[in-house]
Amino acid sequence: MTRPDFRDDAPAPAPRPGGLAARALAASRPAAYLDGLNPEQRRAIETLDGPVLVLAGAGTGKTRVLTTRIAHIISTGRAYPSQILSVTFTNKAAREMKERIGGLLGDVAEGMPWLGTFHSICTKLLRRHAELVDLRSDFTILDTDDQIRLMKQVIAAADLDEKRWPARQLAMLIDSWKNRALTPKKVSAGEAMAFANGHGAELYAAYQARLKTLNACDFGDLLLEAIRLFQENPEVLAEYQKRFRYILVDEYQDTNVAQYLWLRLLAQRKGAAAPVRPDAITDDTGSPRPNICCVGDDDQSIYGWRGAEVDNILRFEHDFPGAAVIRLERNYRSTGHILATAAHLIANNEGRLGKTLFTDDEAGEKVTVTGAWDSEEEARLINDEIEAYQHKSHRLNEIAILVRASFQMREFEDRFVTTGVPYRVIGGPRFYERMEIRDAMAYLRLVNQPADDLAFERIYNTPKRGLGEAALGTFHAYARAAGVPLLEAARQLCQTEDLKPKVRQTVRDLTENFARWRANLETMRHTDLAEMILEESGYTDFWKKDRSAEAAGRLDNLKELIRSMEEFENLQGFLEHVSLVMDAAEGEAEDRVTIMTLHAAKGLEFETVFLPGWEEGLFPHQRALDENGRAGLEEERRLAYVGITRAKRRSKIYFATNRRMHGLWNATIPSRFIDELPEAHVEVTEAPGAGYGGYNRSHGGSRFDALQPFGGSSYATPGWQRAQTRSAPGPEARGKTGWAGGGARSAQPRLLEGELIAKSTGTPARFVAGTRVFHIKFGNGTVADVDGNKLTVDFDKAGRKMVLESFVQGG
DNA sequence: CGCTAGTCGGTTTTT
DNA sequence: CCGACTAGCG
Repeated sequence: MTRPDFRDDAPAPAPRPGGLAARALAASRPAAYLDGLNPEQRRAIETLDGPVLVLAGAGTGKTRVLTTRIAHIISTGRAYPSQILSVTFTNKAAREMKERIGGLLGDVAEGMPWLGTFHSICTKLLRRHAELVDLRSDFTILDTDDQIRLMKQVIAAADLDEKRWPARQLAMLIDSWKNRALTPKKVSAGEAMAFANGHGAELYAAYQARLKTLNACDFGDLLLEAIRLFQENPEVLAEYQKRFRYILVDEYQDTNVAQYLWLRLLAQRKGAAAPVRPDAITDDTGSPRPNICCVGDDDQSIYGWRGAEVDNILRFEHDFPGAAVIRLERNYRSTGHILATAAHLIANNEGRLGKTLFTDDEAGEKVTVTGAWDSEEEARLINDEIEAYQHKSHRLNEIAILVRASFQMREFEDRFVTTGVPYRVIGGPRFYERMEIRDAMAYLRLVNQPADDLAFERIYNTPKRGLGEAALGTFHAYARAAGVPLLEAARQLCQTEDLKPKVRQTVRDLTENFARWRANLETMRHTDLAEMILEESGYTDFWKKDRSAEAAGRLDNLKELIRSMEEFENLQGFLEHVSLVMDAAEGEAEDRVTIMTLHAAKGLEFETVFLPGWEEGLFPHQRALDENGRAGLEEERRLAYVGITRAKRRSKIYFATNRRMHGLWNATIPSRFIDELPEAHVEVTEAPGAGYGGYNRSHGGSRFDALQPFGGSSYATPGWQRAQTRSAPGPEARGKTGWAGGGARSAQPRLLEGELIAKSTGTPARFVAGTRVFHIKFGNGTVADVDGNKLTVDFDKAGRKMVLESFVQGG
């Protein structure tokens, strides 16, 4: 959060980049780290000149390629560690890479100053050149909470109704603009309309101005300001273009527009790049082609909703002409049936670069599909299966339940609590996002940086000390008038008569506390100081007095916070770390089943993977379909692909016929993704439990007929249409129409499904302009316009509204 | 200013 | 059905 680190890229002491002789030697006797690589991996590592795109399918050794490539660059003397830019998305990935490079090369990896997340690398750049982007090098990095608080102020300052225009929404909007590298000026009028009747861009500009006054950046700014730094200061850009002889990017399919632009700036090589040092050994013949290597998998792009552009990876060859494209298709993780199933499923997506995973491993167990009567039975079946594995001495750490939405987790937790199966849930609020940790952090931030107004606002009345909106208003007014930060304003106000005596005393105590704590900053050990602050502020007492169930846990967390500070030399170091690395290492010591979302599971692997909740509406999620049409569906399908490919030996899919959602029970139908699985590699198992007699398995035809909860109908209704029908309100309507798929689907499922999917974003035949419709909330009306699944309807009572097609019934 | 009864909404998540 | 957030009172 604060002090810059200028010592980051001291040249690596060893090994000295090898001379020609050393390289010749390396060529004649391949280095040990190249042993055991397959030809494609080897090509991905040894193709060092020019742009390279490595399409690394699930389980094909992606991290190994990345880390070995770096080791190779270093040990062949092509670059010092400090001349390699290597970006990841998560701190976890960065950590893992550092460890593995260390394993390959020994302690040289210590000298990889430019291996990190996009955000941490941008932070480093900005701290160095802060003055060029109107910041001071000790600028603060805001978290989401601070962001919202600031946004609220901006909205209030613009005299807008906070109810009508929630700060959260503006924050999301600005975030999405920043993801696309849109500065306030570049936001189009149409986009700006999305908030406060066209004031969106103005508010955005006002927010940015506030950030500058606060000497602060939000996460999006780290990227954007770094881009601005480069664009406005070509000499700075040139310095880094020269420095970074090699660029590596992990998970390229997840990059957003801003990250792409940032990379492109750095990768530009205008004309011949002169050797950085006279003794540098390089193949660089003056070619302007950048040595950028992006590794990713378009089939695992599941973050479109937060700004990732699959297009970046699809367009790579166009962006970097002459790029080598290397496909890693040999899978080292899963057995044959699992891979074949995943491949068949993902083949339903269009617009992919195309890869087919294969393995030399055995076929193994087939992927299973199991139906349950309801979500409770689903949990019971999975629990029982896990207990059976437990008795066969399977390790619980090698078993995971991967859900689409976190509300599904609860059912499993409930079940495991009663049966005593140990489990762990990944996700939920992370350590540094917990309220008590954020509060404590705000105290520390304010001691470290008395001008941190957002930290002040967070804790001036936490714990409760009788200061409210009124007091804060006084602080603000004074601060603005005097041009001082809030804490200083509060201190000075104690000298005046502006505060009521009682309030004045409280404020005086508070400001004096901060002065005292700050005086101890240099002398005391930072952990002791932190303990003292939490004690003297009354914060720990506040939780000790709290009798609620979670109070004890919160106190534990505070202790843990102090403990984690020990690893840092001082408070500044700790705060900087926390603002960027929001995760805390978690213990994996005990043997437990893991429950997590599919998103969280990307990059992980387990022997056995349970995939519950494969039902239309839940997976694919209705909202993904409604809001993003076919693109949304394809992303859901990639998510399914990610899920199946997490398994080393067993992938087990489940669906329930009834699921409770927001309190009430809904009849559901199996996911279209189940229809898309290849028959030869999938085994449909019957629920051994009772209470699942709803399916008629007596007739021949598609095995999936047995999975249909309802009998035949006059027309074959494919998955997406069933989903549409399902959303129509009223169980009676459903009962009459029925959703049976019928055997037609299994004949040529993909083609059929493909056609119908294509139609799903087009105009549904159900409604045309002029049709009379009924909406459960707005009543009767006439369709005025149709746009995909969105209807503009003139309601008799409610007026003109945009509604989703699935929420109205034909009149 | 702080508590409590009502309303509203309810994928996915990193930095 | 549950939790997060707000209006309105003590």
